[in-house]
Amino acid sequence: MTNHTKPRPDRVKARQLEQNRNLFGRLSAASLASRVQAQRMLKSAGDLSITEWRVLWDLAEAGPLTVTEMAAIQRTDHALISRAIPVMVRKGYVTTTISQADRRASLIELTDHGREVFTRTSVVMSARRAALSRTFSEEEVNTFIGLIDRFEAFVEAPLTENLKTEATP
Amino acid sequence: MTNHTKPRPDRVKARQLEQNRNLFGRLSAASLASRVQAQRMLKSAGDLSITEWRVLWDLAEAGPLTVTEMAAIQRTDHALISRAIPVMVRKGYVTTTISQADRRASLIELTDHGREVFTRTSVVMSARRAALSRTFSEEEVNTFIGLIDRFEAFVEAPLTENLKTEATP
DNA sequence: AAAAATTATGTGACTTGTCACGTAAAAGTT
DNA sequence: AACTTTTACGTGACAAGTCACATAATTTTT
Repeated sequence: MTNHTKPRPDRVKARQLEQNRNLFGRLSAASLASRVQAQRMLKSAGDLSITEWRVLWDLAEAGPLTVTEMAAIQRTDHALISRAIPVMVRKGYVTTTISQADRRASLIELTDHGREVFTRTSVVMSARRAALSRTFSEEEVNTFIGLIDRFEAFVEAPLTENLKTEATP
Repeated sequence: MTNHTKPRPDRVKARQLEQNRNLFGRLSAASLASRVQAQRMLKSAGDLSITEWRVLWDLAEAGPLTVTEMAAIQRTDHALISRAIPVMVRKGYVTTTISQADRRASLIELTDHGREVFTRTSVVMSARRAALSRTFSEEEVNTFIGLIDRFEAFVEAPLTENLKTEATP
């Protein structure tokens, strides 16, 4: 069983080189590393979770908002936001009221305290975005976004559509 | 409080358009959608988790391997793999032995049954990769990987390095 | 040779996410 | 108007991930 055509280090290295070109794995790892960066930065500015930061940011930019609206803006699931809201209400960052326009909907709004927390935290988070802007040109961002759009279209297509040419060998 | 400069739908739409160009959010959403696609495909082929599939694939391609080697190949944390191994041993997919070369290390190896499960599952997973290859040219993949490399370098840089120009207004 | 530092792996606690479901409200259809 | 379908959100269960830590083994330093 220890009798292989390549010694271990070469097999492992070869496998790694191969996986370096696996877009699925690469995107996953990059995204998770990005999450860790965000968490560290949020930690350095206070104690907000990523979801809490996103809620504050959306409300500051476009509030008041419903859970569904924020989920759409953030491209996340409403369940995550629903879970964060009571915590943020207790911390005094936001208030929630029943929307008069649609009584199923909760309307979430920044408090003065929430606005302060947003302002303080946005120092480090906008610095993050500014630093990224110095890394990629406008054109490179456009290219990147375009590629991501197409990747997303691929992974979100119905299952059979992705395999359809398998039926045509 | 309902008195705003833009009506709600316009504010929400504007906020969404803005976030469409946020690389952090876009990568996260694309990666998570990719994960859902993988999970669905694995479900359609059997009942492997993503980590289990990755372990089988690595072992089939380059096994036997240690936990750390697989974590490096997959760009994931050893903890995830450590957790999956006992489950996979119980399911009969892999065996684990203490490495003679380093008695701290566990050497993980495919069983015949594991090889079968790999083979059956790889039908749908390689179809997935083939379908993605029809979506992006070789050159586009190179561009994509290059952009991801640079993004990863950015998010993995030490915190102060990313904010350094903040001290130079 | 002994001590100190580093490394491999397993484990627990926690975060971020998905999915399924339930309830109530709204929208659509008959 | 009554019925049916869809939608908003809250909640529970679970998956994939990170981090901290512990233990044992190995490597490096003294």
